[in-house]
Amino acid sequence: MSHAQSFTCDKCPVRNRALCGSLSADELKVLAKISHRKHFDAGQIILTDDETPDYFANVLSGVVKLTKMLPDGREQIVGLQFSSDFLGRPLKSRAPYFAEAATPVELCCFSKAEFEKLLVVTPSIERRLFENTLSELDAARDWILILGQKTAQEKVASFIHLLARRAMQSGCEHAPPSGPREVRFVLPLTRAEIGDFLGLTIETVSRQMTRLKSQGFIKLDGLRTIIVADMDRLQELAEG
Amino acid sequence: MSHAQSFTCDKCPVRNRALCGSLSADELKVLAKISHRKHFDAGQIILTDDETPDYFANVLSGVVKLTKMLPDGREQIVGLQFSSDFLGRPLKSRAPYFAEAATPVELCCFSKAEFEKLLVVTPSIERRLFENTLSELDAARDWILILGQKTAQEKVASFIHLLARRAMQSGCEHAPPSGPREVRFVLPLTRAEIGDFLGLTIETVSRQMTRLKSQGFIKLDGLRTIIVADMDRLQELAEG
DNA sequence: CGCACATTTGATATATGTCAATTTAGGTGG
DNA sequence: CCACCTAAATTGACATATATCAAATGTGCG
Repeated sequence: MSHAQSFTCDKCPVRNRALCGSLSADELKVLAKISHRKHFDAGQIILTDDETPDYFANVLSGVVKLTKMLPDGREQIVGLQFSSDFLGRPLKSRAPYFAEAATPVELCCFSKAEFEKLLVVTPSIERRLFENTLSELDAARDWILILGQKTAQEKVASFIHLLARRAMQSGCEHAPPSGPREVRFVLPLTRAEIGDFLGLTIETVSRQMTRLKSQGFIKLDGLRTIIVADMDRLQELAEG
Repeated sequence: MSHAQSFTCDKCPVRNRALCGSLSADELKVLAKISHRKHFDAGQIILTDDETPDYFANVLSGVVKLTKMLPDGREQIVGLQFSSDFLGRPLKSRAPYFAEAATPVELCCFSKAEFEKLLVVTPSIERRLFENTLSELDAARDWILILGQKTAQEKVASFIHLLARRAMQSGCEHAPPSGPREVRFVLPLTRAEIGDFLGLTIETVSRQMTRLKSQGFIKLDGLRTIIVADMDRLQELAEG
């Protein structure tokens, strides 16, 4: 059984990009032994801000949104975790936010206690987690700039650009480094969630999408699939 | 001379709160040997986003603002570093923002190369830096909530509450844990900078300050000194 | 095929931004 | 020590981007 698990790691879809990537074969075996998969449907709460989770996890597939709420119900998304991202907080017991599945989500979970044992003997994991955290901090600061200074159109353009960039990386690893090609991806969030992410209302998000479409920055295929014609042009728009 | 430096650490104003606090006497001696002080006047740039700094630092006194700019000049403060906070990024070469002295600033600097040597043999420092970074990430996410969802009045109230809380901690360590007492502190930022922090204009910040004053949430002594009568009441206002 | 829900579109309201004029504060030199 | 001078802050009148409220349309699922 433990062999089967280990085998699973070998063909894990996020093996290279996730923090397991910095583990030796032996360490991986330990981790595989304490790991198990968990599924969440879209909309399910993965963890709340008032309970201490007993596991950490890697996102295998799907998108997890981290949210905060004000007493009167206003909600803000403060982070998005995609496949290969790490979920949970080492060194701290509980997180000051909710984690909710924005799409169907598949997690690779390992018990907190066991993982912390592994941390002690494997500094490279802690190092990797530290690097992750620094990147998240950078991303958070980019969003602070977006929320504080950008117009609605720039916000929506920034958001689409972000997802398109992500889609490019994880989609076409073996694609030829060709010139400006179309980038096509499926929005993991509803308009309402995009609004919660950008500090805008549903209606404003919708209007800005329409505007981006009519200005030729994007095309839509159904409600959720977006095609970006020219990433550079979109980026220029997004950055004022 | 190195003895003098070591002696300086003993009476360092931020000794307990800064990351040096987790060092042994021996380790401290090493750090003291490679550290030196540096002064910046208000408004001086401490480091830019296009140069790799050759030192890390602790803030001894004053306030450092971390800022980002859009091509057309719009500016956003993405972080504030107060006394005892760490300045610089381990593991990454350059920061994606500017650091600027918001007030006169006194730094305790240590060369990057030497510090990284120390890191290798002293895991507790890296651990401490990691914890710092997690706290900064939490703070950044709180700001994302503020910027995305709060009204101008709530934003200004949140900002004042933040600074008042900070003033309480660092000011009255030996104060009796009395009931609701006035909190008095000096604003380290101009109205323009507060605007850059909150994603508001100078005028809106000013109007909201006036409003908070007339509603009895705060009193002003001169332009920069603020007295908060009731922290709890202010917090309620700040949190919607 | 039809239903429920998400999204778009429209009309209007409002919070915050913009532009302009005073007022105030606090440092400097007489 | 006082009066001036400059920069910061306040205040006012008006403009506008985005929110709000309401209806109509579209989409994808059962």
